[in-house]
Amino acid sequence: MTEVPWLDEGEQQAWRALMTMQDDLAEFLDRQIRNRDGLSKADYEVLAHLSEAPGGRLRSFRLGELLRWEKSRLSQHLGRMENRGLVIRERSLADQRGADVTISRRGTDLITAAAPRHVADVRAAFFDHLTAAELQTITTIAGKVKEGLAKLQP
Amino acid sequence: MTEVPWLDEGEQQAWRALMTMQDDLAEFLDRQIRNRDGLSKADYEVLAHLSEAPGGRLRSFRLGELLRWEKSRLSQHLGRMENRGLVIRERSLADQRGADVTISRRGTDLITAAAPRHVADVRAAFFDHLTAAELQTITTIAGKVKEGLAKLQP
DNA sequence: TACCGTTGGTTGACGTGTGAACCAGTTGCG
DNA sequence: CGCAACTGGTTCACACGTCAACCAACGGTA
Repeated sequence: MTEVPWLDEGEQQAWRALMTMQDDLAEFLDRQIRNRDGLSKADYEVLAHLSEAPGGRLRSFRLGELLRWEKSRLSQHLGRMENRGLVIRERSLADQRGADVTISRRGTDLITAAAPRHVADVRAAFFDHLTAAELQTITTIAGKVKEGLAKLQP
Repeated sequence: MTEVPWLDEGEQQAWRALMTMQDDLAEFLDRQIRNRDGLSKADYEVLAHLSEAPGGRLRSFRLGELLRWEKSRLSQHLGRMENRGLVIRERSLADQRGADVTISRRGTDLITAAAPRHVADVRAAFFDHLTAAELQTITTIAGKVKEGLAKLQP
């Protein structure tokens, strides 16, 4: 470990800082949603996508694309959310293989209450600390990294 | 959802970019370690800390501090790692409550092989795309966000 | 010295994520 | 038309994370 070519001082510092920022941020936001709104981050994202879709309804595989989730994960999670009355699943009429997922009244109420509070948290935890230039830099970096990763995994 | 005060265009773009960069990066690095070295990210981090400690040995609670893990998580994970022969646990002589965790020969071999490849991945996926100024900005932002979070949760 | 609060760790129950196997419906092609 | 390949989903087994309850050892104070 100690004898391998490692990152230099500045790189190591930046990497650690980024990783812990990421952890802390995710943990804070998850906990807020969970404790205040009774939703996991996963629940929140499912409901957010559904509530933005026309009629609060999406084909299951389309939802999976938007969330970038494995299909088994989506299936398991929707099953749990259905049991809790947050969404309704029914076989699609257009394609008998598929399923339509619809947000329930209860799901709508929950996401409606949770969303503005979540946005406020994101502001308080992140954007309030950033200058416009820093914001721009973040976007630039993220774009480059994402592009690079796409090339690394063909 | 659509009628609540939301983030502005630039903020939304930055936030999405940061979140997906984070997801992609984590997923790429995890998958590399898992497929190539047969270790989860959690395994890797435990072994990395142990291998850097004198004698490859740490008190369990100290390891927990370094990893910032809940104690139950640490206990469960060390149990699994012990079953796989990666670490050895024994009651501490100094304090009969505590446990000493020692990296095994097998654990040492694995982390020794995995570490340089992981560093190379981090470079390829992240640092190779960044200027010195961007690196500096990252560190600055992460510091400010971390500080802000500390104030938000007293 | 005896007791009580604290500390270090383990356990059990449960929610969550992944990969592989599987299944039914659909599509393409001879 | 008939059948193989593909698609959309589910299920199973397992790894992982969190919380709450628990337990034994330690440490300070009456």
